[in-house]
Amino acid sequence: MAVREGLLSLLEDGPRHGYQLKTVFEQATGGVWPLNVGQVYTTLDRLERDGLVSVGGAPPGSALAPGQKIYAITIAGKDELGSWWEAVPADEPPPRDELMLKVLMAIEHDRAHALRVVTRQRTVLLQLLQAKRRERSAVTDVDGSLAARLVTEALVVRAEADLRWLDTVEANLSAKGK
Amino acid sequence: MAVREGLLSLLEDGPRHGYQLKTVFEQATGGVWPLNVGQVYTTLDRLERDGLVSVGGAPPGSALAPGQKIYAITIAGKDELGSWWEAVPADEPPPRDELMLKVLMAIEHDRAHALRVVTRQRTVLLQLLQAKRRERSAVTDVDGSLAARLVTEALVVRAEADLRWLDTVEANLSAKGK
DNA sequence: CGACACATGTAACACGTTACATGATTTG
DNA sequence: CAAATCATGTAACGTGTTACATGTGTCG
Repeated sequence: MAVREGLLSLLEDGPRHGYQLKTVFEQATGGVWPLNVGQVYTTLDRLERDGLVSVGGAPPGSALAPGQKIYAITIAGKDELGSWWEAVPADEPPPRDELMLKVLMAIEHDRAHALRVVTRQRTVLLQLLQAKRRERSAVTDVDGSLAARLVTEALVVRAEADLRWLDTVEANLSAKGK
Repeated sequence: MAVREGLLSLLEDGPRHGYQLKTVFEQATGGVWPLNVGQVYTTLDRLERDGLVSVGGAPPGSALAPGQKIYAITIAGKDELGSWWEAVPADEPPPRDELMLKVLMAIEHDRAHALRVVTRQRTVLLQLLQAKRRERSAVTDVDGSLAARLVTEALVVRAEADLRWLDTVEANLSAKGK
């Protein structure tokens, strides 16, 4: 439920056709989230099926229209969007995060193994973080869209959080482990 | 690709049957990640299809066996697991995160709207964070498994990161926005 | 003309998830 | 005995994702 709501929210600005949505979506996400056009159409089909968007043929006052369709958001769609803006990702059950799962499974397997996994993850994550930091400082406010900068920033902050968590895990393993 | 590798890694400790895996999985994740039994079987089917586990009939020296099957990890399975332990979640393209997407879409829509969304998200996230913190301090080292504690800790750290990011977003919106 | 962007769509598959059906075994 | 737990499985559906087929319009 991400692409779905994403497209829906783009349609709130006005009717669009499929290809346009792909373009706008990629712009809005700073070019870091490529979106396969095919997925746009399948998602739009599902949105139509659910009554959240309506499809129109050729645009009213337009001369150019090969087989073009125009999608517009419906009342029901706007309602659903409204809920989406309000909603906060539920944390019960907690999101299945790959790093978390990996560490937990490693612990279940054997503490020594877990320590190796944690160390390894931390090393690579740290490298990634430093790369992202360089990327961040390289992109001055001028070039690079606001979106691109925010995404980079988010990744940096997330990576920092993961590193901090890995430290906690290691502390727990070392303390209780002996 | 989370349940899949999770089950595989549980099988590294020795052959198990489906129901057992459900139980162990839930224990290993501190009881916070419920796993529908049905999914265990479908996932095991897929693992078998891919040659990562092999299925045996009744356990060799066991008298009890109604229709029980025993699943064991194969060489190929161990190889894949090895890669999994080493692997670090790719960040290109960056993971499609709901919060990120929501904020980016809000920005594309209209900056004032984006500010409202950010504020709203921060408020609720902060409440969640505080609840988690209380939960964390309530669970002393005695009760609550290591796994459960680590999950709570992870959620706290993640929430803090998200809040920090939301602050950055707001700063950017306020600055450039006028 | 040829390449490229625009534009639409289908088919196939992946994983995750839930609901449901079925039966054996254990335990109060 | 009745209820809970153990145990296996199927059917159906949801989203995400890729690969492929098809055609138009534009620009060098």
